[in-house]
Amino acid sequence: MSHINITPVARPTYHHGDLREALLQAAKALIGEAGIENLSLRKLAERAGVSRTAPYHHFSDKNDLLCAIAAQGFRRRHAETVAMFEDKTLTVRQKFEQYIFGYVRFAANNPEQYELMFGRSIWKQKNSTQELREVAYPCFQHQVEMVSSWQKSGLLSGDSPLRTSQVIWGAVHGITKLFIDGIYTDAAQIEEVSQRAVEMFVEK
Amino acid sequence: MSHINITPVARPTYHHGDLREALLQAAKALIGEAGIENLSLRKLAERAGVSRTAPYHHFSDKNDLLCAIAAQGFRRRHAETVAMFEDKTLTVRQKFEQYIFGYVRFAANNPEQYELMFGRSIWKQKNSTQELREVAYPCFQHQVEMVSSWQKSGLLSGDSPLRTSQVIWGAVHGITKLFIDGIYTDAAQIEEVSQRAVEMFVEK
DNA sequence: TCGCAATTTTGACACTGTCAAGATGTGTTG
DNA sequence: CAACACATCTTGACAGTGTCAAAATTGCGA
Repeated sequence: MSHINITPVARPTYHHGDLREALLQAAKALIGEAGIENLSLRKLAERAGVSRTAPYHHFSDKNDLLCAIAAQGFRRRHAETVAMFEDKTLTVRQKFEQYIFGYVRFAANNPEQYELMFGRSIWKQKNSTQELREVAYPCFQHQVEMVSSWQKSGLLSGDSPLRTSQVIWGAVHGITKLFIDGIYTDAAQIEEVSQRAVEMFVEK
Repeated sequence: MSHINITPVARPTYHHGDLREALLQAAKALIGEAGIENLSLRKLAERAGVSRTAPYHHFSDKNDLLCAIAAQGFRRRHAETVAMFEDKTLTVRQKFEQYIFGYVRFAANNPEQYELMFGRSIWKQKNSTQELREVAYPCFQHQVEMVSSWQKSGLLSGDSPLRTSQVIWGAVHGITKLFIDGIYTDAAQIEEVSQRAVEMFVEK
């Protein structure tokens, strides 16, 4: 008997049950449809079938909501990466390729969430929640560790894992953003550019 | 009897003279102080000492204003790059280094204008003005030409100038954005990362 | 059953972009 | 010089936004 309506979801009880999670899901759907800049808390509340200010009892403000979405993204991406890196059936070089392609693909499939995770909307204004920082930092750290291991195995050059990692991360981040932000207009090229990036970084 | 106020600049005549240019300057100042997302046309109008809707006689809407600022950035950057590339006192490798360092420095010195030029705010929503596209395209094109010449001279590997250029541009764009968007928090490292990028791309 | 705390709602405020209509200058033509 | 056309600027208005304060509603434990 519950949730039969279409646009605003019908809510049988006064208390929602798990409004927080419902808001997160609805928010992800809305930014997927119209982008972050077109997400309004009021439309979001309406979509969840709840009044304008209800979300404020689950998120201190709009920024808090956006940080929670970003945090979900970091958890998902981090799990993906760790699983790939520990896969014993892959060669060292395959892992590096998988890292590059997986990174770009993750961003291309979730462009709005990616913008929240690594974009100016949250970090530039120093608006990051503590929860977000705690889940993001291991993700950053893991990238340096992977690069360090690739250097030890001779796949990558140099001896400074941090600097090298910053360049490689910068490259995948930049390629990704130029595509998802609409500067590179032909999205079909993204795989070819990723391939070229692998070639240019790997030691011959 | 007319507009003797302080904060808004006093304007002796009813007609401003060159309100369009004054608005562009004031807008650049405002986004430099508080960021693009905190620029409002009303504050801008007040700063220029003019009523809320006056800007609409010089820009069709807010997006049009932002595109004009971005266009100025492209003209400035393009002139810089061309001058550097034609400088006969520089070696090939020095030119490549100057390109990387110049790019990153330009962005670091004008982060908000850079965001307008290459960020999602304008391009993602397909909001670019025709003027903007006309001034941006040669800028993109010139980067490919430079990479092509560096490949011919043996400084860079590979035979596809477009793909190689996309990777290199991606790298500088990504490094730049990770810094100016506040993910890399230690801005002092930006030169070291740029240096490492040069090393990793140049053929030994 | 009562009361308290969590949850949700209604009302309000300041701020935003932008449209329509009117006011005010400036330059041009008779 | 007068009158008109036009560019420019202003005032008024509207819908939409984030968020606070105060009131209402509900569920749970004593």
